[in-house]
Amino acid sequence: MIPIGVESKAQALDCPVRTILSNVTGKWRIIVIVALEDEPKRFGALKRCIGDVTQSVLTENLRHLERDGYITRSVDPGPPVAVSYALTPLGRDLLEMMKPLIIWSNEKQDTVRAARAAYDG
Amino acid sequence: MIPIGVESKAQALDCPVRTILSNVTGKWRIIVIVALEDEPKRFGALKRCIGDVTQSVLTENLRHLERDGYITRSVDPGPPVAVSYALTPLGRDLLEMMKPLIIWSNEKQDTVRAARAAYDG
DNA sequence: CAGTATCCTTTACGATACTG
DNA sequence: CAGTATCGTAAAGGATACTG
Repeated sequence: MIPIGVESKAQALDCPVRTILSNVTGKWRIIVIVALEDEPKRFGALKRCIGDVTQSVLTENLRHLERDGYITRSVDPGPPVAVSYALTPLGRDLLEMMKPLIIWSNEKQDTVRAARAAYDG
Repeated sequence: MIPIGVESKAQALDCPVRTILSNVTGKWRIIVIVALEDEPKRFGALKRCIGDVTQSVLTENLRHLERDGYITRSVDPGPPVAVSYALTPLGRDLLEMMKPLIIWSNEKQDTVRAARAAYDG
């Protein structure tokens, strides 16, 4: 059985459900991880690849992911300077854990849409 | 290869990564799903079981989950009225998909904490 | 018991301009 | 190229009071 109930803030920090959620929560974290699947990418390439993320938000998310140990940041001082981001083993591990969920989600999209339409009546 | 880049809003709606994220994102969705794992629960029981969620927020999340087809809501008009929430097959399916991720997250908590401490250091 | 209704704070996200 | 700095908006969450 998975513990979820808490009576204190300290307890919440130890809760695995809450921990994993704080890792995948947010619109961009997992998208960046997925974007780095095949090869390390530079900032500009990452931004173009994702498409609809702004510079400031992308930077912010990259910092979070680096801080938590999911990606690395390598600077090649040019000029021009070139910064490259890559998955760590931990990051690749998270990606592999997410894949079944992503595939499942893709399969069930229509089911959810139907449920929503029925509910909205 | 998982598609993530988009050039339009319509494309973003079809993106599996973004879809699954919108299902599990938020501090409470998955916690409620997990709380319903073993048996249907009434509103009050659910609230006590989770511990640190407010009534209004719990209600809001229950409505979302019901709308998307992950849980059902059954009313037994009393008095006093008793409302029971239960997982649908879809909800149970999502729970099973999340479990490996939850277990993994639990195992890696210390790794992330260490990475964070090193980064902040 | 199981909610609604308000109001407030925090966080995420977004747009734009500027810089070594 | 890869950011930083500012500013503004929007959504999530939280606190509290009230109700059939």
